[in-house]
Amino acid sequence: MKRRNTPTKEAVLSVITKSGQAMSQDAIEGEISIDINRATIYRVLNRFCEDGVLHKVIAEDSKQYFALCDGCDETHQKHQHFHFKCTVCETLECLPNEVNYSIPSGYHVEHVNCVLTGVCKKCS
Amino acid sequence: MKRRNTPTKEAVLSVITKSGQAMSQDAIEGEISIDINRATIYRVLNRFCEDGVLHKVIAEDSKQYFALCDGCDETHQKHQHFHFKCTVCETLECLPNEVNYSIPSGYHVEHVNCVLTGVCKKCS
DNA sequence: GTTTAAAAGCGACTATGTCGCATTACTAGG
DNA sequence: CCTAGTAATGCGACATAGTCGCTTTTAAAC
Ligand SMILES: [Mn+2]
Ligand SMILES: [Mn+2]
Ligand SMILES: [Zn+2]
Ligand SMILES: [Zn+2]
Repeated sequence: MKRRNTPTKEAVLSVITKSGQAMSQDAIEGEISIDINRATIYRVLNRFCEDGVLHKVIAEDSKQYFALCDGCDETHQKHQHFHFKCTVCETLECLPNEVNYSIPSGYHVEHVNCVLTGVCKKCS
Repeated sequence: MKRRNTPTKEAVLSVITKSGQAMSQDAIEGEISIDINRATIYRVLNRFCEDGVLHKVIAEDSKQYFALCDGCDETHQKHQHFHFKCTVCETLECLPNEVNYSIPSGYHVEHVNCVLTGVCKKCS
């Protein structure tokens, strides 16, 4: 199961990196120069998530958005920060603000998905 | 646009109330005694959301879950509490714990969607 | 260069949710 | 109680997101 370097992987990662935001599959396909199959894009994205390169966020539009992991090793950080989805420019970004939650005892949290929706700084 | 009372509305609300949890369309359809069209169930649910009877949560499975609003009038409370989705029993419940977020200035938040995923108290 | 297995392409498929339109059935007014 | 008006339902079609199996291609190890 060793990863290989492919033009597809590089292209996908480059588009996300340049955007500076979280991106959905269709946004990536739209921005990318070469033609990549939809299923392939999803497979590339999911592999990046497995490898701790990207993390996945579910927004209120029920779509998956993929964002760069910023200095988090898989085992420790769980991407417990807020995300912001702007209804005007449609972008989704990672916020620096951490999610601090407390839950009743007996519950075991494995993933956190917190998305705030509204109007972003630029669009205000 | 005045609402009417129909058997469908009552049946849907009754199923959700009895369950004590947030429910998806397919779960509702499965639990309900009478036969109701899928599109109709969604329309009923969305009307309840407009009327402040239910609120909608997007879980990590990208599905919509609908939960009873507990003493919140539409204008004030924004359902800013955490939700918990159990990966074992597949249920999604509203937690009493409030979401306290701080975001960079310039951002205007309209909706909050926070879901914790893991194993619930019962399934632990 | 050969080998081999990971990755890509393609098509089909599932699932969720929405929409338009014809039909049904609440409910208010008489 | 009847009737008219319109909200709500059923049905079918549709859109979109995401996945899967299978074949072909290709990275990279030897
Ligand atoms: Mn993030
Ligand atoms: Mn809730
Ligand atoms: Zn914006
Ligand atoms: Zn459970």
